[in-house]
Order: sequence, then C-alpha cells, then structure tokens
Amino acid sequence: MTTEFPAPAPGLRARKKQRTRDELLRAALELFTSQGYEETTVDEISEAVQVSQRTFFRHFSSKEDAAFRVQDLIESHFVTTVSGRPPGEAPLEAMRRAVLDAWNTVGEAIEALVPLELHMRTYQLIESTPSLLATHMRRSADLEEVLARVIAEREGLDVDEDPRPRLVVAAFSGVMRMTGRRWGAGNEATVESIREITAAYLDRFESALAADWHRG
Amino acid sequence: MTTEFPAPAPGLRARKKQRTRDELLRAALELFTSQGYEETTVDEISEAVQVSQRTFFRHFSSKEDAAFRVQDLIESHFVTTVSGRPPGEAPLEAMRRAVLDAWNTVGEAIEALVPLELHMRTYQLIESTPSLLATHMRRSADLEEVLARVIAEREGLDVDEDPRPRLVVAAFSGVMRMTGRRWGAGNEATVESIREITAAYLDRFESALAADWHRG
DNA sequence: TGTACATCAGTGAACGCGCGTTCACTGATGTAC
DNA sequence: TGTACATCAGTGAACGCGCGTTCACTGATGTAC
Repeated sequence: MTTEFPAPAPGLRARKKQRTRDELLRAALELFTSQGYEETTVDEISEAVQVSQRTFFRHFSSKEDAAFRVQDLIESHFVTTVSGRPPGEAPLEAMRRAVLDAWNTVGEAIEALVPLELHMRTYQLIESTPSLLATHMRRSADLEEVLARVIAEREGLDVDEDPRPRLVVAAFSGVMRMTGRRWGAGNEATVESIREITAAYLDRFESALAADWHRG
Repeated sequence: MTTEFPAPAPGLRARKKQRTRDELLRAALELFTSQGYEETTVDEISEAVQVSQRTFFRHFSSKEDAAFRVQDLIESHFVTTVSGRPPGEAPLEAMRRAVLDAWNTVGEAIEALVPLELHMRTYQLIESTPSLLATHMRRSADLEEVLARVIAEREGLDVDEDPRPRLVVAAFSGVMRMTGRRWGAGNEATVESIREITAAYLDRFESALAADWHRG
C-alpha cells in the first residue's frame, strides 16, 4: 500500500476510464454467467458496452482476467485478514478464523465492483467451467505460497528451512478448495451458504485426520 | 478391468497403430521438454514422426492429452494401490503408505510408455508451465473425488453423508500437490528425490497441524 | 491357397474460430504559462 | 481567462496464429468362404 492521504481526487478522465472498466467487468460477468464463459466472445462483451474490442484489452489483459478480477480482491482481503490475526493463535486456528471472518466482511468490498449476487454466480461458473476451474486452482497454488510466507513470519520461521508453514497451508487450502467445490455443486449461490459449508467442514477437519473413525 | 486371459494377441494392424501412438507420444514429450510446451505445435510433433497432423488427433484428443497420457497411468496406479491397502489401516495411513509404495512400483509401468527419465522431465515441465499446471490441478481435483469414494468404501461410509472422506483426501492431496511443487522447483528430476520429499513432508504433516509449534 | 469384400489407420488439403496484437489515428481532458 | 501543447483513453481495421475439425480418399490388413 503506497496510497497517500488524502487520496488524490481522480480527474474527469480517470473517472471516465474507471467507468468504462466497471461497465466492461459487469457486462463480462453478466454474459459469462448467463450464456457460459466459452460461449462468450470478447467482441460480444465490448459490443455490450459500445466500445471497441481494443478497449477491452486495454483494461483486461485477457478474457480470463475479467473472470478473476473479483477473486483478486477477495484473495488479497483474505491474506490481509490472516496477517491481522493475533500472534497467539496457532496457524491452523488463525486461518480458520480468518476465512470465516473474511466471508463476513468481504461482501462490502465486492459490491464496490459488482453486485454481490453476480459475483456469487460467477464463482459458481468458475467451479463448473473446466478451463476456469483449472486456472482457479493454479491461482490458489500461488496464494498458498503467499500464505505460507505469512504464517512463517507470524511464527518467526524461514519458509525454506521449516516445512511446516507450507504443510499446514497446503492442508488448509486443500480443505478450502473442497468446500468451494461442494458449494459450487449445490445450488445455493449465497455467501451465507458458503460460509456455512466452510464452518461445517473446518469443524470436522481434525476429526477426519484422526486414526480411528469408528470410535468417539 | 474386463481383459480376458489369455489376452487376444493384437494383429499386425493393431501393433502398427500402437507403434504410431508410442512414437507420437515420445516425440511430443521430447519436443515439449526440450523447447517448451507452448512453443511446440502439433504440426511439429506429427512431422517428427512423419505422419499427418490428422493422425495425431486420431490418437490424442488434444495437445494436452499427450502431455498427460503418462499421468493417467500413474494416477490409476495410485488409486489401485490405495484400494489394495489392508482395511485395518486408518485412511491417512493407507494413503501415506500407498503413495510411497506407488512411487516404488510405478516406474516399470511408465517405462512401457516412455523412458522414465523423459517422464520425470515432463512432470517438471508440467509444474513449471502455467497452463499445464492449471490442468494438472484440475485433474487432481477429479482424482480427489475418486479417492474420497475409495476411502469412504473402505470405511463403509457414504461420501455424501459423512464429510470426513472428502476432508482427509483434500488435506492429503493438498500436501501431495505441495510436494510435487517443491520437487518441481528443485532440479533433481528423479523418482528417488520425489519419493524422498514426499516421505519427509508426510512425516512432518501431523506435527504441522499441531496447535503449538514451539513446544516439543 | 485363393478370391472377394470389409475394416480401418492414415492422408492431405482446406477451413472456422476467437484470442490477443499491431498500427497509425482522433479527440477529449489536463497542464503550463 | 485564454492560448499552446502534452497526455492518454478510445478507435477501427487488419492481421497472425495454432488448435481442432471436416471431407472424400487410399491402401494395407483382416476375414469369410
């Protein structure tokens, strides 16, 4: 964050630019979710906003970039939340609380970009479109590396010396991806339902790793 | 497996077909690993085997299909190995032993398709090529679903009723993907080294989930 | 063993497609004086 | 307040590219009798 206070008021030109970007993003997500990602061409998106295809690529480096713009926001929100957990918490506990917390607070930030409901439908689309799911998972691998470093720092460890930060993050992320997938397989496209599934899965996580499932 | 004994001896035509397929696969992997996946066109692969592009697509549904052909084999080998673990073992333990076991025995099966060393280089390529890594991870999500069902069956559970099979598989797979990534980041492209990393990470897995890292 | 027919791997050339890039440009907005 | 110049979002048209598909075909291999 190198932002200054007070933030420089954006001029008319900058606001126009932002408006075009917002309109493109929204049109893209509307088209993706209503007719499918592969079925939507960049030309269609541009046309919906009355702008040239060239302009689309000025704002988004690729068609996928548009599909993941909101995810970018959510992921950095989550990382920030984890960083902010009190240092006394164990790594797993800190991540658990951070993810539940993040789902409570991220809605507002999303709304600044697109309607929350549109994003939730987009997330479902990502989970059900092979090429988007693939990219989503690769991105989550990148996120894991960031998280591992955050956890290592909290614990005062070197991420390349001690495997535990990466390990706990890998296991946690595995469970998070699973909740995303299970949520996407259902048809309750709401923040509440994904938060619910997340909480339920995290509650049973430790017991799932126990040696004996048929006792206790 | 619906194969019959004795397996029907393939005729000359079938053997020729198989040979073309083998040559295409090998040429593809050689080209991918030596000059990069994106940098290799299907035309180049076909040309290397003196065959028309049309013939390539008769054997492989896509360029990616060729890149993952050996992975298909390895994954089904692993699933089989998990299925074969004694029912007394706890889920996590069964998967842990299966994966280490699988790395010991899968080499021979791979050699039937391509030289082992070529496959290991291909695996490193997958880990370091964004589009291939993305597909690799999506595939591993599919594998997780299969594994969860295997584990559920071992324990006599319904995978849609009890979240634990999917949870333990998600955590385990998360760790496996992490080992693959760490292995790919190094430069020891051997089965021994990946088996070593896998063993080391699995050994520290439970301690990484512990509440307090700074005691014991 | 020979003949007639069926199968099917491989041919070769052409094509559709949409992503992302390139180019020289226009005109509104911003800034310096 | 006005003039001159700089910036930069957006234009529009054209293109390169390689994947994967389509077509009607050839000729070797397999099979029936």
